[in-house]
Amino acid sequence: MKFSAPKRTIELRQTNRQAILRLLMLGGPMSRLELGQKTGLSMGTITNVTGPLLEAGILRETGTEESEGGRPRSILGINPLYGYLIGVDVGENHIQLELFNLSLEKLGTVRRRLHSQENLPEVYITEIASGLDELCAATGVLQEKILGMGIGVPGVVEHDGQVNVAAPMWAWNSIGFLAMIERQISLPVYIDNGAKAMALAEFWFGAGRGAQDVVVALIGTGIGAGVITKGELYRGATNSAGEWGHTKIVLDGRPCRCGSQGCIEAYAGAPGILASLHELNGTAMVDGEQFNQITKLVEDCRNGDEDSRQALQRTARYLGAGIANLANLFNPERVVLGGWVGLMIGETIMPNLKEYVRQYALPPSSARLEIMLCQFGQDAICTGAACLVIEEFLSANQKFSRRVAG
Amino acid sequence: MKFSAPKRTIELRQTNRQAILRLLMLGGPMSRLELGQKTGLSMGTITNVTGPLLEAGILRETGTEESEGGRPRSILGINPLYGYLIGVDVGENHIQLELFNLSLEKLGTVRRRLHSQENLPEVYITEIASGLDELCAATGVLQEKILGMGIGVPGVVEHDGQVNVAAPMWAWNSIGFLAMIERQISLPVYIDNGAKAMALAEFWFGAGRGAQDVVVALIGTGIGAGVITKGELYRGATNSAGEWGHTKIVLDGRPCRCGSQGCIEAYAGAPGILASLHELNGTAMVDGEQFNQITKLVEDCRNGDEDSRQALQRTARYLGAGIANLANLFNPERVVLGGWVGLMIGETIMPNLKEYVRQYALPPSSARLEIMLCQFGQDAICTGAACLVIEEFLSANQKFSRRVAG
DNA sequence: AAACCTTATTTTAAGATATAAAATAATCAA
DNA sequence: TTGATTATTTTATATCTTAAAATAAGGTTT
Repeated sequence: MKFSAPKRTIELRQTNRQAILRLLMLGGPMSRLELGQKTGLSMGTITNVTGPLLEAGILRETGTEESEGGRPRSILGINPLYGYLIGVDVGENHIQLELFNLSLEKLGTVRRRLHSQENLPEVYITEIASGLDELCAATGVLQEKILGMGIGVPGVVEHDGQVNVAAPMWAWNSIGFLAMIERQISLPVYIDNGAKAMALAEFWFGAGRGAQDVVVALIGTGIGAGVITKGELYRGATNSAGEWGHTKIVLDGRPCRCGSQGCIEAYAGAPGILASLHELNGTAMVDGEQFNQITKLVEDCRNGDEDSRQALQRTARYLGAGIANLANLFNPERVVLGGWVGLMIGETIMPNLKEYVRQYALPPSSARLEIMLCQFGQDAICTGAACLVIEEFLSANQKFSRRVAG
Repeated sequence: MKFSAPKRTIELRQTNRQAILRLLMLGGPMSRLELGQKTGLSMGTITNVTGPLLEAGILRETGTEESEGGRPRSILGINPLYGYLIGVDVGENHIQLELFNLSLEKLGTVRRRLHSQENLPEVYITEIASGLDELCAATGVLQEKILGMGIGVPGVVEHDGQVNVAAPMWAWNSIGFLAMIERQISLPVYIDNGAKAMALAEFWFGAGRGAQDVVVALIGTGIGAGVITKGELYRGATNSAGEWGHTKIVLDGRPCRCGSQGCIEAYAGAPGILASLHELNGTAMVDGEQFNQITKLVEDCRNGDEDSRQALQRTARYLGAGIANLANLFNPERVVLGGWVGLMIGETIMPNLKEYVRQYALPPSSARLEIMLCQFGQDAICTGAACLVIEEFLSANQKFSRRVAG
């Protein structure tokens, strides 16, 4: 999406082509007339831009629409069959691949559990490669038709000359993951932090739709955030912006697995929530499936268990403070709560959460702030990863044969 | 600076004119050749763009430069006499006005103390209006030659339909300050938060120069921040982004004057620092001149007083945690420390501060992070306020007579 | 001093783009 | 079939940028 301001006439065409493609991608099929109104471009320009895109097969006419009495409007839309996208969600103990068409319809899924022993990059890469083959075989989509693969990883993806991945819990320390995977897979690969990918998905097609400034909070075992400003992902200097999980909300507070203390992750991540519960009921922490434990916690709360209720209320308070900090600093118009923990506890804690955010954030930042749950569930990161490919597709300046009039 | 991507050919010229003016404003006078190299534009375009600007008197030729053997290069620069700028710093108990020429050279200053009783907007507006007259009289600059007045205020300036100012300590609650002052002063007025103004000054002409992603931390009685990304001020949805002062670093910690608890302002603002000192030496807080008390604290520390040393060390730790949070979330390449407290304690705490930031921030965000002191002292906010006017001046699409060749 | 060399800047000519207005296309209704 | 109406394309024109040619402004050589 990066695109320096056009200076030459030829760059105008690229800008306008992007605007039109983006509009059709996000706003669905529409007539040339509507494209003209929404982009502010003249009808002649719409014709000139869409013509070559139709010829190239990127757009297609999907039908017609009643006009106000005269010639009916023909409807243009992205051609879903022009190409396909792969989105990969690399999690702490699973990987998931999904295949989408250009309309971002999901055509297939492969999900595999991995164990924390297998945290070598090579293992992930092998699994991704074989998952890709499986996905193509199952759906009959040829690899040549795939425009690219996006990968969301649970770590910091540094853009710093080359692309490095830092994932402390795997002891990945600035690993050239992108370079490694490009040796195995003959597809354009784009890689980014999972929260950023998810933010993209929610912003384009989910709960963030229509807004321009959105923060997507990812609450799982770990915690992260993706920030969208002026309709674009906020990356910062080296793409490590939005690392909310290890910001301190209680200096000298609970120890965090990062080695520091008082991080929001230590309070509102899955282990943190369970820690709050065990503080309350006096029992010892149990190892094992966080997923089941959190599920049980929410269920117990619904059934009226006081300790569970309080554990969730505390979580709402910690999260409220953390989100208030985000609201003060980023001033979004909307905060979207996601991640598997977010999905699980979201509905239950939402009233409390909103109240705490109002209490902790400054009025100008919280007055109009909407807080809502994410719309993509398990697929959020895969979908977002596919969006990384779409971004590239939209901003790529493919060569188009010039339309010859007459 | 807001400028939607050019769509029509005529907008190309505006974009390129802006690029050239900005380059000359920030990078100083240079030859047409250099302008062409730095903007990537052809020499013909440089001629076409600069011609009308020279005719209009916005640019001027300031001399020549040795070429590499042939015709010498003539040097173009902003004409400082084309117009003047007023920057106003509205503080908690003073106002300061400065007059600049277009090269941002300071031509005059007026500073007045106000008392907290006089916190009605009308009082400020009257003082600003009379200060403006005084400044013009003292320097002999005609009001017609003033391009505009920028004002930095210690509160949230909401852009939400109209421009409102919220300054809790004055019980200003979304006051239409801009509309009020425009009735008194016949000059274009631009108003923004003081920290944002200061960030602009440091970014353009001070310690942030050359960087693209900078956070400027303003430490005074209160605390604020201005965030620059991709070379532009980060404003968020309603211009209240960067409200760092009341983000929580110690949930349930010290009470803050905002009514909440644990805000960084309660630890690292002037009263917070003094509170740390009194916690240490067991004496009671004294009302009165914070400025003198902080001065004494720093002096005592230099003279080896242990309580003072520890108070500053604690301050460095709180500030370090707060800046680490900013680094994790915004991932700037540089953090600039300013404000009167920042200036006063900055040098002393810097080594400690850097260490704490490294300790609390994630390595990808802190590894390349530079922390430095601001370069504008007392004048930072006035200078930044004047920059608000420059931004408007640069992006305004003045009509220029078309250059007629031959 | 005139001729020549070199580099900077301006002018010219060509190519690309956008828009407004005119022309054409596609539908419905009489 | 003819009109009426609205959508889309084509045409004509105005801008803009650039590359290349021309000119300007110095120094150096003869």
